[in-house]
Amino acid sequence: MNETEKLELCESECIHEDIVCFVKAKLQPAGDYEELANLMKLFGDPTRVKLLHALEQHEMCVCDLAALLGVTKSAVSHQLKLLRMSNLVKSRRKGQNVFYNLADDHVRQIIDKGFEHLWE
Amino acid sequence: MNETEKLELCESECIHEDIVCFVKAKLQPAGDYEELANLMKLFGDPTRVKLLHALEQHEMCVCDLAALLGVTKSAVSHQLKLLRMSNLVKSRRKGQNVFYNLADDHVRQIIDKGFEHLWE
DNA sequence: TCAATAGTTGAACAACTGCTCAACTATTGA
DNA sequence: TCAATAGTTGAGCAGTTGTTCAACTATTGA
Repeated sequence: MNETEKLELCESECIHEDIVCFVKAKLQPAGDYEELANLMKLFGDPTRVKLLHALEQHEMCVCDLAALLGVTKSAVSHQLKLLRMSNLVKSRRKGQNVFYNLADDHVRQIIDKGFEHLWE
Repeated sequence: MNETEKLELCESECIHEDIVCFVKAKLQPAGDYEELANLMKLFGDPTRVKLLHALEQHEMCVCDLAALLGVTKSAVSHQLKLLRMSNLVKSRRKGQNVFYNLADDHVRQIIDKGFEHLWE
């Protein structure tokens, strides 16, 4: 890559153009960061992250989760809907109850890494 | 644990008291989820998570980051302050520039797990 | 069939958040 | 010493978010 091409890729005001170009080439498309932020946002609320950590221990219905967290069923249901839409939990109905589970192991891993950062 | 003790630990409206008690015993103190949520919230904004992923590639000054992300230096500086206060990045001044780095490897790991969830 | 309970949903409101703007400090080179 | 540039900061505003409330659907047991 020659100097002209580098300049085209970089903004006008950057100080260290070579480094900015190097990093720019390694970044993901902008949409990926939007998606990643939307995913991580789901872990960024105490009620939701507690819901997820609880479901890490055992599947539960909405009533159980509401009792465990000390919030209304409505609040739990609203949050579970968000988590379901983002593929973090899955649900199955059994009679009057709807049981919720973690959708995959990434949830556990992300929470673990988060706690590691806080504790170490 | 006898039935009376179980009942004391569980809320009144829960359906499956044994499971709720089992899970309640495994949860962290409430404050831990507050802290975890506050940490994860930092990954929950496109500008910040892009900042972090950029710093994963190479240390950079505020000007470079602003140019790379296409936002003002002020906006970058505000976000970097939050990241610094939560120990996700560290800074060092060299002349007129302040260079930012990731503070530890947890940042990288959390971002990686997030992308894994989206891509797999 | 109907009452009771589980769960979902949309609107509304208060609290929070990220950016902008303007003013400020810090450092350097002339 | 001073102008230029890097970076920080606080206030203010618009957009977002989490909860509550009330109304709704779904399932079951009598």
